[in-house]
Amino acid sequence: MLRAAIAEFTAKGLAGARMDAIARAAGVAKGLLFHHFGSKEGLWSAALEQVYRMLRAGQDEAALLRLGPVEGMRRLVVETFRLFRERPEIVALMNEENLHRARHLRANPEIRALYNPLFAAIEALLARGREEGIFRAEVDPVALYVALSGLGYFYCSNRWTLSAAFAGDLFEPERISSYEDLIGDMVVAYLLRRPERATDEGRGTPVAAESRDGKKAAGS
Amino acid sequence: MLRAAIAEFTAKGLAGARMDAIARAAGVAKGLLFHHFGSKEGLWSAALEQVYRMLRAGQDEAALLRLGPVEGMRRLVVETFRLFRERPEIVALMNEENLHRARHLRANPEIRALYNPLFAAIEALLARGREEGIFRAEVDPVALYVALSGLGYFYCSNRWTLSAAFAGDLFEPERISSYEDLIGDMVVAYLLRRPERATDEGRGTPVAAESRDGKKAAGS
DNA sequence: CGAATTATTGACTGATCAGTCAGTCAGCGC
DNA sequence: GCGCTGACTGACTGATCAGTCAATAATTCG
Repeated sequence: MLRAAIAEFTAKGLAGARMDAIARAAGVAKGLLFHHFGSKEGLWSAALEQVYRMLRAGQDEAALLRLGPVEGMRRLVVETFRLFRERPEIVALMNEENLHRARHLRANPEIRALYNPLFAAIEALLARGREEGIFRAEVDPVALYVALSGLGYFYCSNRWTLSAAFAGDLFEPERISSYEDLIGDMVVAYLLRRPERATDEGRGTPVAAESRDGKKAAGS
Repeated sequence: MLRAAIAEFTAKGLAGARMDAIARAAGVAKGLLFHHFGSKEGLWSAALEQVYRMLRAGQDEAALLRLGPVEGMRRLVVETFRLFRERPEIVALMNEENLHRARHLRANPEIRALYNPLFAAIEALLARGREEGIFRAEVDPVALYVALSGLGYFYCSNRWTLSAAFAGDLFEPERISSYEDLIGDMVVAYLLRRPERATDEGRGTPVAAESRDGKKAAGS
């Protein structure tokens, strides 16, 4: 029943989904859906919660901690990407929920707590990398998680428009694996402390180089 | 008329939007919408095309080329982020179009060509960085663009669920500006050639370090 | 001007769909 | 067996909504 709802919501969105279709797919009478979930929105909230649990269940923070900071972070990046790829319902329902400004999610206080162990693991990895002197100081774990998720999320959520705009299928295996390397490298490269900061100052480009407003001169 | 449609589609999605509401907001009779656009889907396609043009109009590739490779790429990252922030209709319509597997976008061959000048600029920046010996070799411009877009896109498209899950508003000015720095740094750090590749091999973590399958031992 | 074409309207329709309801059925304690 | 509770059904309804159409106003052009 919930499974059928998630499938229908994934394919059609909240407004596009039909209660009759969900009932038919689940092999029950439509009245039963209302009996259990009260309304279409009630069913949506239940489906959404299920999907969030699925997301968090797919992120194994204990495994991360068994790796070093560099490989642990890289693993988090590619595993998050894999999760979005293999569970399109996560991406689809999150997108739709954002259309509704997270109205249903905000009504569910349990979901926030789901993230605590993940952030504990991220902070631990960051702290370890810093102690070892290889990571830059002052990384905001929330912003880092948003960035790292976005790298995988966008690739999956915009699979179709990107494939249409750039020709070719983004989900060809080789393309996926080289993107996996790219985003892993990108996050790691950001985290690693670098000897000194490169920038464009006094560069050889023929055209005038108004070097942006001094920001970002010094790195960590 | 198109403006009213874009606003309604942004707020409600394709299935959730009401033709009556669009007509009312535009100050015309509903019949006129059908006269001009044929159907709801026709109106959607027109709105989508408009939004894509808006996206590309917001990316000033000429300005990029006037900067050096490092500052040019950083600028592209933060400008793309800014675009998604200030034009929520771009994010909303793209999301919805992906729900429909880009059916309407694929029917419009003009849109693909819109991207050519942007990719030319990206390739030029990458080539210049490579010539100067500061960028890594072999960067796929499409994958790089996907990654760099994703960093900004996710922050905006998932604004509400992220804010609900992590508490606090992601759109506070200071948060935005520090995220801007983060993603700019991240892309630049990825592109810059680094002296030698850091990894976790033979590290000091007490727990067993099965160092993943040899991949990513050497960098560029 | 006048004819043809195009823009625009408001009232209408047929289909669809969330939600209801009266009632059946299965299990369970007694 | 009996009374009760909760799962479950199928037929129904009222509202909503995409799309239609006949008629009118505006515009173009000979």
